[in-house]
Amino acid sequence: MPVTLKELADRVGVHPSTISRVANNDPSLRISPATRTRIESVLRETEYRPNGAARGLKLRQTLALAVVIPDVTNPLFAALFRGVEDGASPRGYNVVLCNTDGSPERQRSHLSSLSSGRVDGVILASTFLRDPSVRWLRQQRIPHVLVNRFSDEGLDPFVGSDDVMGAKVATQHLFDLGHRRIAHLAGQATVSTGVLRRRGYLAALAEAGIKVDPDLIVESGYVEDGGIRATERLLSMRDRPTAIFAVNDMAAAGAYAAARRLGLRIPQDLALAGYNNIPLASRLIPGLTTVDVPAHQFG
Amino acid sequence: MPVTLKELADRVGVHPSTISRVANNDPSLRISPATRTRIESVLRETEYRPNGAARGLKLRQTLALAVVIPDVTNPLFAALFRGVEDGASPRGYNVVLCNTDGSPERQRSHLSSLSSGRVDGVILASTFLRDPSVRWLRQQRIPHVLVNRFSDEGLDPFVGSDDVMGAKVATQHLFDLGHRRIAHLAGQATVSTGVLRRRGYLAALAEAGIKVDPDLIVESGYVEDGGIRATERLLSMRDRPTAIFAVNDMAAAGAYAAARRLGLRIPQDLALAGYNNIPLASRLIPGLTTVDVPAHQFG
DNA sequence: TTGATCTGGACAAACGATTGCCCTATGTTA
DNA sequence: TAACATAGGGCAATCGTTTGTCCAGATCAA
Repeated sequence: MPVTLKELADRVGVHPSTISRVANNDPSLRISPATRTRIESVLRETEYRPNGAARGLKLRQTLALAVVIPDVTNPLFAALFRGVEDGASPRGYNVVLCNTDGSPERQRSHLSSLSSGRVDGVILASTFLRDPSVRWLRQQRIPHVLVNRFSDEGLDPFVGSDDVMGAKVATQHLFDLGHRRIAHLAGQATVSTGVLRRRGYLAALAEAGIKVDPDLIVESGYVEDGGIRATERLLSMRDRPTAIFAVNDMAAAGAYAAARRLGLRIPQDLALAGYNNIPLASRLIPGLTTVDVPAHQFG
Repeated sequence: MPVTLKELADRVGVHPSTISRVANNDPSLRISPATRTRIESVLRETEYRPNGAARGLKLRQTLALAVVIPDVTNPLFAALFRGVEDGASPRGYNVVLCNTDGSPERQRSHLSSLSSGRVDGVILASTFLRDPSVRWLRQQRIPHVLVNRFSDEGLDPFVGSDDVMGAKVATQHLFDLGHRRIAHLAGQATVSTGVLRRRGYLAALAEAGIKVDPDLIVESGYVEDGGIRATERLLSMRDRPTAIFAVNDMAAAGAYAAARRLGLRIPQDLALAGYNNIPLASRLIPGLTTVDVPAHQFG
């Protein structure tokens, strides 16, 4: 049980409010140097910290932020979180981390548990296109910023990369390497990055004058497992692709695993490009590298 | 601005306390079915959530936990965090994540910021041997449990693996593969896993009748970078080792990178063993796999 | 000597939710 | 019909901080 203002006040022989003012360095406080010194020393001695709940109640701010992501286990999001925390900690903020596993359900439940004024703001990276949760955030007037993926374009603060451009460059890179049958491990059509990166992929093909083969676009989602399954399908075709552009590095890693399992060499037999430049990628592939720049924009 | 009890009370025409009792399902409340129904419907309609700060103030519990780790970016700790969150969320707890980067300084500062009753308990995985922070937690009577690493043996609840045994088995494995010059990328002597795994390594050598060569034990710490540097040193020796047991998988990954850079093949030219079985490991090595069992023990 | 001004703090009202205790109408029983 | 019980909620204190306002004594000018 930490010390309270009142206890300190009794100890020093002044009113709690006086202690509070000294602790908060209230400029409107006129106080004798002697008293101030005594209070300060007791403050240090007891390592007084104002009770967070009481402070939050009075000040209506919790000094806490929430980061909502699909999964910390994905290095991209781990890095994103680090960025946020590195920005928040020095400012005295704590960061609550919530994993949704891509489930709107879990996202809902996290947000609702956060909504009781438990955090001052939410950083959301797990959103869908036209996501009710995001509407709800707006409507509750809970400060929020979308990262990486957005929901209803333009309606919320958003930070992320240019997915169309990134995907286009990646695909072009494969083209420049001489590939003509380039497949795409796609993200869900309900997620902005999925739609946008697919668009980039298509744009690159169009620009290169390659006719799109719908069979070469397989939805893998953003996880390794999906990448494996999708790649297995692609590689079992008669006219298999020679290169794959994956919607993200996790899917690319899956592609890598699936290809290896079939005895293919990377990149000789199958070229791979990913997205996000997570550390793992450097061990695998000439993977496209788009580093997200999250972190230090919110303060 | 979320609704408050008082607002609801005005709306329904009863006293705030009555709303509170209905919301909390207070069994001591006797109320007419009609009133109860009205209250419940307003409760649902407004999606009322009791203010966390006020509730925390009165009830002295925040429904929040903190997890303090060196770095989420390390898959081991990311997994550990997931374990905690998966256990905590369903019980209505939020989890605050703090990264220390192995700095006692940052750890101190995180803990102190958490100490103002911001969390109900702390899960600490970044501790040192005889860590002042841990003493402080004890002394402040803040509920805590140490994970993976411990501090003062036996004084705190601890969950982790048998590091000595794990390291011994890993080293023996290398021995069984025919290796006789087995090096060790060691953790700091200030960290329990460092000391214990080194002890396991030594025990395995002793049992195998191999004389210890102090030059083969190099401190790498727990990060890839340290692993790289340490391995470079090992491999530049005249009588270089043929196998390396690394204190964790990150260091092992560093060893892998360093060895590849020198044109060595793994495991033909250099055998590697790591510790923790992070996903990355499966791509690299016959790495020892000790999965931590954190997560679901704290509730 | 009398106001007027300062000094150095004290007071008390919030902030929302929780909870032990109390109060007022109706029945009920003797 | 008086004493009592029960149903249905209301009251108010409390948690620990913050802050606008107020006040008593000392000092100072006139």
